[in-house]
Amino acid sequence: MTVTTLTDTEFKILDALRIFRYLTAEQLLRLKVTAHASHLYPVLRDLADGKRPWVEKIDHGAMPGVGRIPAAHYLTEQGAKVLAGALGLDPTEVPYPKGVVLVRHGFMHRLHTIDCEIAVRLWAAEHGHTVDYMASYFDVSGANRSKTKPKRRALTKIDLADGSGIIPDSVFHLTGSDGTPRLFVLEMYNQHRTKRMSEKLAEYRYAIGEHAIERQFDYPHSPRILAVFEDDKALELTQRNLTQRPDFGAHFRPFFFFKTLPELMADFQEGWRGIGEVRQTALF
DNA sequence: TGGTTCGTAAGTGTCCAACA
DNA sequence: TGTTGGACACTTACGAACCA
Repeated sequence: MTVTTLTDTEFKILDALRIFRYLTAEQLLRLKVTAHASHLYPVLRDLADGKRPWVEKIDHGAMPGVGRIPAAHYLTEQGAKVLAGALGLDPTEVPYPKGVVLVRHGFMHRLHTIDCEIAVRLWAAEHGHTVDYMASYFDVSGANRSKTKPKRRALTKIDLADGSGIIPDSVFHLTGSDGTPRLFVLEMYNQHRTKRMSEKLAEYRYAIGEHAIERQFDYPHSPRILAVFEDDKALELTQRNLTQRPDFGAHFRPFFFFKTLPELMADFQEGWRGIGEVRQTALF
Protein backbone atom coordinates (compact mmCIF):
# COMPACT_ATOMS: atom_id res chain seq x y z
CA MET A 1 0.00 0.00 0.00
CA THR A 2 1.31 3.46 -0.95
CA VAL A 3 0.96 6.20 1.62
CA THR A 4 0.70 9.67 0.06
CA THR A 5 1.52 12.74 2.13
CA LEU A 6 -0.17 15.98 1.13
CA THR A 7 0.78 19.40 2.41
CA ASP A 8 -2.06 21.54 3.71
CA THR A 9 -2.07 23.67 0.54
CA GLU A 10 -2.03 20.62 -1.74
CA PHE A 11 -4.96 19.12 0.12
CA LYS A 12 -6.93 22.38 -0.01
CA ILE A 13 -6.33 22.67 -3.78
CA LEU A 14 -7.44 19.08 -4.49
CA ASP A 15 -10.47 19.42 -2.22
CA ALA A 16 -11.49 22.74 -3.81
CA LEU A 17 -11.29 21.07 -7.25
CA ARG A 18 -13.48 18.23 -5.94
CA ILE A 19 -16.15 20.74 -4.89
CA PHE A 20 -15.98 23.23 -7.79
CA ARG A 21 -14.71 20.90 -10.61
CA TYR A 22 -12.82 23.67 -12.50
CA LEU A 23 -10.90 26.54 -10.89
CA THR A 24 -8.50 29.24 -12.02
CA ALA A 25 -5.53 30.33 -9.91
CA GLU A 26 -7.40 33.52 -9.02
CA GLN A 27 -10.44 31.52 -7.85
CA LEU A 28 -8.20 29.24 -5.76
CA LEU A 29 -6.75 32.34 -4.09
CA ARG A 30 -10.28 33.64 -3.47
CA LEU A 31 -11.05 30.32 -1.75
CA LYS A 32 -7.94 30.92 0.41
CA VAL A 33 -6.16 27.64 -0.41
CA THR A 34 -3.06 29.77 0.20
CA ALA A 35 -2.52 33.47 0.81
CA HIS A 36 -0.41 34.38 -2.18
CA ALA A 37 0.01 33.53 -5.85
CA SER A 38 3.77 33.20 -5.54
CA HIS A 39 3.22 30.10 -3.43
CA LEU A 40 0.16 28.84 -5.30
CA TYR A 41 1.78 28.61 -8.74
CA PRO A 42 4.73 26.42 -7.70
CA VAL A 43 2.36 24.09 -5.82
CA LEU A 44 0.04 23.86 -8.83
CA ARG A 45 2.99 23.15 -11.10
CA ASP A 46 4.22 20.46 -8.74
CA LEU A 47 0.76 18.87 -8.66
CA ALA A 48 0.63 18.85 -12.46
CA ASP A 49 4.14 17.61 -13.25
CA GLY A 50 5.07 14.16 -14.50
CA LYS A 51 5.73 12.67 -11.08
CA ARG A 52 2.38 13.64 -9.58
CA PRO A 53 -0.13 14.40 -12.35
CA TRP A 54 -2.99 14.87 -9.93
CA VAL A 55 -4.13 18.12 -11.54
CA GLU A 56 -4.34 19.14 -15.18
CA LYS A 57 -5.11 22.50 -16.72
CA ILE A 58 -6.73 23.90 -19.85
CA ASP A 59 -4.99 26.93 -21.31
CA HIS A 60 -6.92 29.17 -23.73
CA GLY A 61 -4.29 31.80 -24.48
CA ALA A 62 -5.45 35.40 -24.80
CA MET A 63 -8.62 37.15 -25.99
CA PRO A 64 -8.76 40.57 -27.73
CA GLY A 65 -9.59 43.36 -25.32
CA VAL A 66 -9.64 40.95 -22.41
CA GLY A 67 -6.03 39.88 -22.16
CA ARG A 68 -4.79 36.48 -21.21
CA ILE A 69 -7.51 34.01 -20.27
CA PRO A 70 -6.77 32.21 -17.00
CA ALA A 71 -6.04 28.49 -17.12
CA ALA A 72 -8.69 26.20 -15.64
CA HIS A 73 -7.43 23.44 -13.33
CA TYR A 74 -9.23 20.17 -12.69
CA LEU A 75 -8.65 16.86 -10.91
CA THR A 76 -7.21 13.91 -12.82
CA GLU A 77 -8.25 10.31 -12.07
CA GLN A 78 -5.04 9.89 -10.02
CA GLY A 79 -5.73 13.12 -8.17
CA ALA A 80 -9.25 11.97 -7.33
CA LYS A 81 -7.83 8.68 -5.96
CA VAL A 82 -5.26 10.49 -3.81
CA LEU A 83 -7.88 12.87 -2.45
CA ALA A 84 -10.25 9.97 -1.74
CA GLY A 85 -7.46 8.37 0.31
CA ALA A 86 -6.88 11.59 2.23
CA LEU A 87 -10.61 12.00 2.92
CA GLY A 88 -11.13 8.33 3.80
CA LEU A 89 -13.61 7.94 0.93
CA ASP A 90 -14.03 5.34 -1.75
CA PRO A 91 -12.44 6.62 -5.04
CA THR A 92 -15.86 6.47 -6.73
CA GLU A 93 -17.08 9.12 -4.27
CA VAL A 94 -14.65 11.76 -5.60
CA PRO A 95 -15.80 12.95 -9.03
CA TYR A 96 -13.38 14.28 -11.64
CA PRO A 97 -14.00 15.64 -15.17
CA LYS A 98 -13.78 13.09 -17.96
CA GLY A 99 -13.29 13.94 -21.64
CA VAL A 100 -12.54 17.62 -20.97
CA VAL A 101 -13.10 19.75 -24.08
CA LEU A 102 -13.88 23.42 -23.57
CA VAL A 103 -14.20 26.14 -26.16
CA ARG A 104 -13.30 29.67 -25.08
CA HIS A 105 -16.81 31.06 -25.01
CA GLY A 106 -18.13 28.06 -23.10
CA PHE A 107 -15.21 28.34 -20.77
CA MET A 108 -15.97 31.96 -19.84
CA HIS A 109 -19.59 31.05 -19.13
CA ARG A 110 -18.50 28.10 -16.98
CA LEU A 111 -15.94 30.29 -15.22
CA HIS A 112 -18.64 32.81 -14.29
CA THR A 113 -21.06 30.07 -13.19
CA ILE A 114 -18.34 28.80 -10.84
CA ASP A 115 -17.77 32.39 -9.65
CA CYS A 116 -21.45 32.41 -8.62
CA GLU A 117 -21.02 29.09 -6.83
CA ILE A 118 -17.96 30.37 -4.96
CA ALA A 119 -19.86 33.52 -3.94
CA VAL A 120 -22.82 31.48 -2.64
CA ARG A 121 -20.66 28.98 -0.74
CA LEU A 122 -18.47 31.69 0.85
CA TRP A 123 -21.57 33.70 1.80
CA ALA A 124 -23.26 30.60 3.27
CA ALA A 125 -20.18 29.70 5.33
CA GLU A 126 -19.95 33.28 6.63
CA HIS A 127 -23.65 33.56 7.53
CA GLY A 128 -24.32 30.16 9.10
CA HIS A 129 -26.23 28.69 6.18
CA THR A 130 -25.83 25.10 5.01
CA VAL A 131 -25.45 24.28 1.32
CA ASP A 132 -27.55 21.11 1.12
CA TYR A 133 -27.34 20.72 -2.63
CA MET A 134 -25.62 22.52 -5.47
CA ALA A 135 -25.28 21.44 -9.09
CA SER A 136 -24.41 23.22 -12.32
CA TYR A 137 -25.40 22.63 -15.94
CA PHE A 138 -22.13 20.81 -16.61
CA ASP A 139 -22.77 18.25 -13.85
CA VAL A 140 -24.31 15.28 -15.58
CA SER A 141 -25.38 11.71 -14.86
CA GLY A 142 -25.63 8.74 -17.22
CA ALA A 143 -23.93 8.17 -20.58
CA ASN A 144 -25.42 8.33 -24.07
CA ARG A 145 -23.54 5.33 -25.48
CA SER A 146 -23.81 3.06 -22.46
CA LYS A 147 -26.06 -0.01 -22.58
CA THR A 148 -26.28 -0.22 -18.81
CA LYS A 149 -26.50 3.40 -17.68
CA PRO A 150 -29.42 5.79 -18.29
CA LYS A 151 -29.04 8.50 -20.95
CA ARG A 152 -26.77 11.45 -20.22
CA ARG A 153 -28.69 14.18 -18.38
CA ALA A 154 -27.77 17.47 -16.73
CA LEU A 155 -28.38 17.32 -12.98
CA THR A 156 -30.06 20.74 -13.12
CA LYS A 157 -32.58 19.81 -15.83
CA ILE A 158 -36.24 20.67 -15.10
CA ASP A 159 -38.72 18.45 -16.96
CA LEU A 160 -41.80 20.11 -18.42
CA ALA A 161 -45.19 18.49 -19.10
CA ASP A 162 -44.81 18.63 -22.91
CA GLY A 163 -41.65 16.48 -22.75
CA SER A 164 -39.24 19.39 -23.17
CA GLY A 165 -37.14 20.82 -20.37
CA ILE A 166 -35.10 23.75 -19.08
CA ILE A 167 -31.47 23.39 -17.99
CA PRO A 168 -30.61 26.16 -15.50
CA ASP A 169 -26.96 27.09 -15.14
CA SER A 170 -27.09 26.29 -11.44
CA VAL A 171 -29.56 24.96 -8.86
CA PHE A 172 -28.88 25.08 -5.14
CA HIS A 173 -30.66 24.49 -1.87
CA LEU A 174 -29.70 26.35 1.31
CA THR A 175 -30.88 25.94 4.88
CA GLY A 176 -30.66 29.00 7.10
CA SER A 177 -29.41 29.07 10.68
CA ASP A 178 -33.08 29.11 11.77
CA GLY A 179 -33.75 25.91 9.81
CA THR A 180 -35.58 27.60 6.90
CA PRO A 181 -34.97 25.77 3.59
CA ARG A 182 -34.70 27.78 0.35
CA LEU A 183 -34.33 26.67 -3.27
CA PHE A 184 -32.64 28.85 -5.90
CA VAL A 185 -32.35 28.53 -9.67
CA LEU A 186 -29.59 30.61 -11.26
CA GLU A 187 -29.00 31.77 -14.82
CA MET A 188 -25.62 33.33 -15.68
CA TYR A 189 -25.45 35.42 -18.82
CA ASN A 190 -22.32 36.59 -20.57
CA GLN A 191 -21.59 37.69 -24.11
CA HIS A 192 -25.08 36.75 -25.30
CA ARG A 193 -27.61 38.92 -27.08
CA THR A 194 -29.97 40.31 -24.47
CA LYS A 195 -32.94 39.07 -26.56
CA ARG A 196 -31.66 35.51 -26.07
CA MET A 197 -31.35 36.21 -22.34
CA SER A 198 -34.95 37.34 -21.99
CA GLU A 199 -36.19 34.41 -24.10
CA LYS A 200 -34.45 31.94 -21.79
CA LEU A 201 -35.91 33.63 -18.70
CA ALA A 202 -39.37 33.75 -20.30
CA GLU A 203 -39.24 29.94 -20.69
CA TYR A 204 -39.45 29.75 -16.91
CA ARG A 205 -43.11 30.87 -17.06
CA TYR A 206 -43.97 27.29 -18.12
CA ALA A 207 -42.00 25.83 -15.20
CA ILE A 208 -43.66 28.29 -12.80
CA GLY A 209 -47.15 27.53 -14.15
CA GLU A 210 -46.64 23.76 -13.84
CA HIS A 211 -44.79 23.97 -10.48
CA ALA A 212 -42.13 21.98 -12.32
CA ILE A 213 -39.19 23.33 -10.32
CA GLU A 214 -40.79 22.44 -6.99
CA ARG A 215 -41.67 18.97 -8.32
CA GLN A 216 -38.21 18.35 -9.80
CA PHE A 217 -36.29 19.28 -6.66
CA ASP A 218 -38.88 18.16 -4.10
CA TYR A 219 -39.32 21.65 -2.66
CA PRO A 220 -42.67 22.63 -1.09
CA HIS A 221 -42.47 26.40 -1.70
CA SER A 222 -41.90 28.79 -4.61
CA PRO A 223 -38.29 28.87 -5.83
CA ARG A 224 -36.33 32.06 -6.45
CA ILE A 225 -35.00 32.48 -9.98
CA LEU A 226 -31.76 34.46 -10.01
CA ALA A 227 -30.50 36.13 -13.20
CA VAL A 228 -26.87 37.22 -13.03
CA PHE A 229 -25.29 39.46 -15.68
CA GLU A 230 -21.77 40.53 -16.61
CA ASP A 231 -22.75 44.21 -16.54
CA ASP A 232 -25.56 46.69 -15.81
CA LYS A 233 -26.30 47.36 -19.46
CA ALA A 234 -27.21 43.74 -20.24
CA LEU A 235 -29.24 43.55 -17.01
CA GLU A 236 -31.28 46.66 -17.83
CA LEU A 237 -31.89 45.64 -21.45
CA THR A 238 -33.14 42.22 -20.33
CA GLN A 239 -35.39 43.79 -17.69
CA ARG A 240 -36.87 46.12 -20.33
CA ASN A 241 -37.34 43.29 -22.82
CA LEU A 242 -39.25 41.18 -20.29
CA THR A 243 -41.55 44.02 -19.19
CA GLN A 244 -42.48 44.60 -22.84
CA ARG A 245 -43.37 40.96 -23.52
CA PRO A 246 -47.18 40.50 -23.64
CA ASP A 247 -46.80 36.80 -22.70
CA PHE A 248 -44.82 37.61 -19.54
CA GLY A 249 -47.53 38.67 -17.10
CA ALA A 250 -46.92 40.65 -13.92
CA HIS A 251 -47.70 37.58 -11.78
CA PHE A 252 -44.42 35.98 -12.97
CA ARG A 253 -42.27 38.90 -11.85
CA PRO A 254 -42.04 38.11 -8.08
CA PHE A 255 -40.13 34.92 -8.90
CA PHE A 256 -37.22 36.77 -10.54
CA PHE A 257 -34.22 38.55 -9.01
CA PHE A 258 -31.57 40.39 -11.06
CA LYS A 259 -27.98 41.29 -10.21
CA THR A 260 -24.57 41.73 -11.83
CA LEU A 261 -21.77 39.25 -11.13
CA PRO A 262 -19.58 41.79 -9.23
CA GLU A 263 -22.62 42.64 -7.05
CA LEU A 264 -23.25 38.94 -6.36
CA MET A 265 -19.61 38.39 -5.43
CA ALA A 266 -19.84 41.30 -2.99
CA ASP A 267 -23.08 40.13 -1.30
CA PHE A 268 -25.36 37.21 -2.10
CA GLN A 269 -28.37 38.22 0.00
CA GLU A 270 -28.85 41.98 -0.43
CA GLY A 271 -29.13 44.35 -3.38
CA TRP A 272 -31.26 42.37 -5.86
CA ARG A 273 -33.53 44.06 -8.40
CA GLY A 274 -36.93 42.87 -9.55
CA ILE A 275 -38.23 43.09 -13.11
CA GLY A 276 -39.16 46.70 -13.87
CA GLU A 277 -38.02 47.87 -10.45
CA VAL A 278 -35.25 50.31 -9.61
CA ARG A 279 -35.49 49.73 -5.85
CA GLN A 280 -33.15 47.06 -4.53
CA THR A 281 -34.38 44.28 -2.28
CA ALA A 282 -33.05 41.37 -0.21
CA LEU A 283 -33.52 37.78 -1.42
CA PHE A 284 -35.11 36.77 1.91
C1' DT B 1 17.03 22.84 11.51
C1' DG B 2 14.54 22.05 7.51
C1' DG B 3 10.22 22.22 5.26
C1' DT B 4 6.43 25.11 4.37
C1' DT B 5 4.28 29.35 3.69
C1' DC B 6 4.06 34.36 3.13
C1' DG B 7 4.93 38.83 0.88
C1' DT B 8 7.03 42.07 -2.40
C1' DA B 9 8.68 43.24 -6.72
C1' DA B 10 9.85 42.75 -11.25
C1' DG B 11 10.00 40.26 -15.37
C1' DT B 12 8.09 36.98 -19.00
C1' DG B 13 4.58 34.88 -22.09
C1' DT B 14 0.56 35.00 -24.99
C1' DC B 15 -2.52 36.73 -28.25
C1' DC B 16 -4.70 40.23 -30.85
C1' DA B 17 -5.51 44.89 -32.85
C1' DA B 18 -3.66 48.91 -34.63
C1' DC B 19 -0.42 51.08 -37.27
C1' DA B 20 3.44 52.29 -40.37
C1' DT C 1 4.01 42.39 -43.66
C1' DG C 2 6.45 43.34 -39.69
C1' DT C 3 6.40 45.97 -35.42
C1' DT C 4 4.45 47.82 -31.36
C1' DG C 5 1.46 48.17 -27.57
C1' DG C 6 -2.48 46.64 -24.64
C1' DA C 7 -4.25 43.59 -21.24
C1' DC C 8 -3.77 40.41 -18.75
C1' DA C 9 -1.99 35.68 -16.51
C1' DC C 10 1.83 33.60 -14.98
C1' DT C 11 6.73 33.01 -13.19
C1' DT C 12 10.75 33.81 -10.60
C1' DA C 13 13.82 35.54 -7.04
C1' DC C 14 14.63 36.62 -2.57
C1' DG C 15 14.17 37.20 2.26
C1' DA C 16 11.48 36.41 6.32
C1' DA C 17 8.26 34.11 9.46
C1' DC C 18 6.31 30.06 11.30
C1' DC C 19 6.28 25.51 13.21
C1' DA C 20 7.16 20.66 14.35
